[in-house]
Amino acid sequence: MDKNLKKRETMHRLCATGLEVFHEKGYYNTSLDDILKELSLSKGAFYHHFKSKEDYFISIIQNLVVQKVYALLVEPLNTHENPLPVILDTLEQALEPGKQNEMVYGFMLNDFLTEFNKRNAEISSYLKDIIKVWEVNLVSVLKKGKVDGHIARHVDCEGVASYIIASYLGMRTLLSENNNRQLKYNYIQQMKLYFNAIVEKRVEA
Amino acid sequence: MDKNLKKRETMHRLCATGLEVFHEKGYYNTSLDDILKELSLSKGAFYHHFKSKEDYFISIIQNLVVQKVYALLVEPLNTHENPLPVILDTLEQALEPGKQNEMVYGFMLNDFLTEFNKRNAEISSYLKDIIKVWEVNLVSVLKKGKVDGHIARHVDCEGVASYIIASYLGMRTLLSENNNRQLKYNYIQQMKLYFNAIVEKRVEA
DNA sequence: AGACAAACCGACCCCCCGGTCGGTTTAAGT
DNA sequence: ACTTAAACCGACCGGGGGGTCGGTTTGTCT
Repeated sequence: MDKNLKKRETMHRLCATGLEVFHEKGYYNTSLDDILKELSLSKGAFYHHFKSKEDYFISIIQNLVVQKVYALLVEPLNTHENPLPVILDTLEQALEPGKQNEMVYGFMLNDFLTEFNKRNAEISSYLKDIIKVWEVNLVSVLKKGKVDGHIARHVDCEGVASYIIASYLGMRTLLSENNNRQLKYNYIQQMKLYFNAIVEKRVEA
Repeated sequence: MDKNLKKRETMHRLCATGLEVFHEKGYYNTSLDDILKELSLSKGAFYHHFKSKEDYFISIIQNLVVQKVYALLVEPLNTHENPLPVILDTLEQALEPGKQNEMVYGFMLNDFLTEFNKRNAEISSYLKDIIKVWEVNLVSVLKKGKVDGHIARHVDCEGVASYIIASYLGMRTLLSENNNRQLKYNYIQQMKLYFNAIVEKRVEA
């Protein structure tokens, strides 16, 4: 097989499995051997591709986590419809438990954020960046919604965006404790109530 | 000094400092020596009082964390007023950064929940119990609010309660990344908007 | 075919950390 | 004063995990 391809494939396998295991058991609670055993790879192979466990995890964040957050939570926002239902959809999608064995990558942000907070500043900052991107995109789509007459003019878009993020992260904590469809349904319902409080009312008057 | 008193004092010092350090650095990332050094105590002293690190942490939860959550988030709910502003107050209090060196115990639930989730079932269950107590009390006070005509009849109290908890936990993640008064203020404002959507409107009509 | 380097192997190092244990200090009871 | 046990000490053990390194295999280029 092509050497270059081989390298990329191995690195990709390492990252994909690493993300799964880190998310499952936590970064500090996962040893490299845990991951290596699962892939039948050796320490030597690992350190040939990555210079440290930390470097490895940063790769995972930048290659996989960023990508998944974009796909699940950012790109779907780019429509020209009323943003509120669209946001609701992305949240619902991102809280959906994985179909069969597929992982739910949107789920993991909260876990990693809390695990690295105050313990590894560098990794924390990469994670914060992801949240920031999400936030910025939420704000921009909310502001457009205001211009388009879907959202009331008095609404503080930054406030709404961080509130959405907070409720999502927190719901993720609750759901991972107790993966409960009822809980998720309730969350979406309450989110709808909240959104009702910020829509532009003049249309229906 | 009285032997019995000495024992209680040492155990209390261990628990108090342990809570601080565990919260600061995380349970798995804190060694017993970290705590012992801070108190100038020995391994022997520690294992005279606790049978393991896990047992120790459970003591901390049951003595200190439970107590603080009660004091901050549960007991203040027992008034006869409109529950919504009262809940808002407790949330605001619980998000308040510590005055001087005093710790903010309400802050730590989210961190511990995520750290132990799927990694230590026993400790997880103790933490979940605390959340459950909070939830039950929220539901009960919301239902009373319905009876007293402060909350609209169509409202799903369980849904509201878990939504409040989720948003609180998530906001805690965001705040610990970036302790920002503006963020906290925004959260309270959005919470008010949300509460407006569930109040009983007939009074003002 | 031979050379060369990338990919990989796995034994090993070393430190950290939870837990142990025999010994010492301290205080209460008689 | 003597005994007894609780409180405490700190050296030590053993396993785990991040990281190293000399060596082996595998693919590529000439």
